[in-house]
Amino acid sequence: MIAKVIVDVPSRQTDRPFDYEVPESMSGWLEVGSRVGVPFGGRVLQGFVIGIADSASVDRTRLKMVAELLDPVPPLLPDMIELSQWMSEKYCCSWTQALQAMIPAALKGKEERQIALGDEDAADQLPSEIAEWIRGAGGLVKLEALIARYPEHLRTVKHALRSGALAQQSSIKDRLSVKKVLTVFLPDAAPTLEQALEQVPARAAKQRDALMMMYERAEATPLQELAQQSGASSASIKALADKELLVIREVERDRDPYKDRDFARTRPLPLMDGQREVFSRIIEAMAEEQGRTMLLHGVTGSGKTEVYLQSIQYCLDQEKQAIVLVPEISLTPQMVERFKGRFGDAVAVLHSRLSSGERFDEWRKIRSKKAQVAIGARSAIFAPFERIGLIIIDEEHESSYKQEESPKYHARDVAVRRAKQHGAAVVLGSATPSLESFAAASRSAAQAAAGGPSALLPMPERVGGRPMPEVEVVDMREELRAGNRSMFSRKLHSALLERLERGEQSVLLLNRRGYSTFVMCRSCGHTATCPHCDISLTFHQKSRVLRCHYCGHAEGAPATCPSCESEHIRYFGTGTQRVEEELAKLYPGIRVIRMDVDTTSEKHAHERLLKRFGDREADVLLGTQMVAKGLDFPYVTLVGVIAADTSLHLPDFRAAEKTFQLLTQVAGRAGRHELEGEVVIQTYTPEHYAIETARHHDYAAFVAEELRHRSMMGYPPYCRLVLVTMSHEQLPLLASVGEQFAGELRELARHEGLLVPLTSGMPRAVEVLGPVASPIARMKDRYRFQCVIKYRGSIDASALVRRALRPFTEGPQQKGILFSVDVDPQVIL
DNA sequence: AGCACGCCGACT
DNA sequence: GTCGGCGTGCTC
Repeated sequence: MIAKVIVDVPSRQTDRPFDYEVPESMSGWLEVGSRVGVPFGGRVLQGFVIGIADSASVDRTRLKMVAELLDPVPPLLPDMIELSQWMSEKYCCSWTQALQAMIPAALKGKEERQIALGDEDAADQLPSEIAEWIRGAGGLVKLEALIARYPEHLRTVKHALRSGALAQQSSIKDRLSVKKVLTVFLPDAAPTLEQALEQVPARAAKQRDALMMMYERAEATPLQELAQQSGASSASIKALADKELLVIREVERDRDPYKDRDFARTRPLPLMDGQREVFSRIIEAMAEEQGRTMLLHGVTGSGKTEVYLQSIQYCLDQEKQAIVLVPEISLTPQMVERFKGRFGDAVAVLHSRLSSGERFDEWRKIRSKKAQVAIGARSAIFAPFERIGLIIIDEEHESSYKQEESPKYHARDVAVRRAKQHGAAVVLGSATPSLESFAAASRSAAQAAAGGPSALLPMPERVGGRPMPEVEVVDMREELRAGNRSMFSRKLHSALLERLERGEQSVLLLNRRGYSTFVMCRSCGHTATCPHCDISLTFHQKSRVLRCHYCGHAEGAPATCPSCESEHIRYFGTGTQRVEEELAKLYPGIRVIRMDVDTTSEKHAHERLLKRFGDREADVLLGTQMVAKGLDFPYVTLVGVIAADTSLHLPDFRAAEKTFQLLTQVAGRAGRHELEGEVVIQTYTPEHYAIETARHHDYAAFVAEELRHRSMMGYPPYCRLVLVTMSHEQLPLLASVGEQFAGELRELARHEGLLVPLTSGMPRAVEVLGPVASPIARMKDRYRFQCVIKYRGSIDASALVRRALRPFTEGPQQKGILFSVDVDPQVIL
């Protein structure tokens, strides 16, 4: 039996299967999807079995044996192997990177080398202290430990390894520790309580208490818990174990982070007409099993979640599993509660704030079929279910569904692909769908006119018929003209005052995209920049340090300008800090909760702050984008946007879309309950269509206008993009390689008859832009150039890029040039 | 990615 | 003469 293995080396040269002989002892266990340890070029590496064959593709004598099988159950399912191959092709990443992205980080094994003394006489070659130390440690030590202890003998040790005086054996060790808990049991043949108590001294009251509690419970109890609840020390419980009245054993424990919480079970709510229509269409799609994708366009507060819940229930009734993706930031306890409340323990929650061990436990609940619903951020799309019936992507327009590191996948696209494999239905939900999804759904809606099913599911009404909140746009230029130089317009100011008087709450959003915390000399205009990157340094108030976001460079904040020695150096704190200060000045005694990267960096800080706001411990919730998402507080009746246009004029083709989405989302936070809501948007460009349409809650009008712009400029959804970034320390070399690469691309495209401007209206066309210097032209002392490839959707641009890269990544030429490929990038600037 | 193999300068 | 520099090239 031959195993085809992808080894864990993320280089292009090794990015293909290698054959290994499977030892007899593993043959019953090793499967496609197994994780193994294999000898590879003089060391042992982790690898994934992606196929099993009878014969090898190389000479049998060259084959090595699989060294170890790392898990009792394969962590990957066969469909995921196929999916990973598709990912590696589509996103131009190595196969092993794609595979690795699918399993919890805890399962990333690393080689651990152990050293033992070799044959007797050879050991004499070693310094005696080393030999003795190894013997003292039980004969087996870690190589790293040996070197750390005797760095002066590094050479001797290397020698000894070669000569055989030291023997080496490697194996793969996971980074994971399954948490073990000391647990107390009653013995198998337990005496009655009375009999047992006879054996406990009368004056050992604590022991008696603990023993009685155990008999009362009659079930295994963690030692800590028993000690705490009975008031006995762990020593007295151990004393009971010594008398064999109790048994203490180590037990693997699932670290269920939601274990101590009770989730009140909820029942399905009656659906409104609009909801029912959408629900039945989702069910149809599930029954069809064609892997259909639908766009659920529902205004904020239209009751999407209830539709999700009932669709999932239907899915479970069919004995299929469901995946729910939500943006990281909306995965709040509130959100989890709604799902746990309906489906209880069948829900596994995958959340980046969990420790890697906790994440692994939740993942195991899925793999072992204890959970049928997975809810989580981006990577939950890889939940190892065997029969997926439904994939829901909530807030599908969110850019956090795109992974920014390799593999640079988009969860939405992976979902569509995975759904095709399983015949599952995909529901993309949003109040402000991305233009890509909207265009795709409209295309199929056009087909629907010809009799097919439509992929566009509209839910234009709010639950309970509540009106959309009134939105007022304030022109800040007018304010300035009227002599108001504060960051609050008169309108927002009076609205805030009103809320304070009425004891209602307000949410203030500071659009921080395009805002930054930088340092500038007001005398000469000097800004502090990173010596290794072309980027401004960020000022950190707490530590009074200037730091680079990209390379981590840090320096002390100067008191005078390093350029002109003026003392008029100004530290621009985070925008939210400034707003907070201003609020305190204007409204003495106001209680503000500030939510930004500074205040939410701690674990669970985000949830804690929201809970405090929900408990009405503050009058104002002030924050960046994160306050726009999914919050639902009954006493919030005012939403204010301090500066709507900071994100509008970024040189990014999605700037208008992002702004519209943000304004619409945040406006939806007001007046979700009995109290009526009011929204105040401050801007310097009230006439801009993104603001104008957001004000009227008019998605259709926004899309029409935005599509016109995109079409004119040749941007998605009228084409797709690939961004290729190259970097090197030497600018001239980089520039020349950039030209060569772009030339190679154009050559390949021309050869296929594709090199046609997109504006020409040809259905199949490719356009290569650049190379030009990247927006951040230097990072970590490396210069950066980029090419943008625009192409029509029917073309396999990834394949084109991979072919164009070949001369640069294979063979001995131009080493040191790093290429990074981003397919469907979120920002190209 | 590592690690081995391999061909040239500064040390015991 | 050897140790070790890191330049190519392979890893089932």
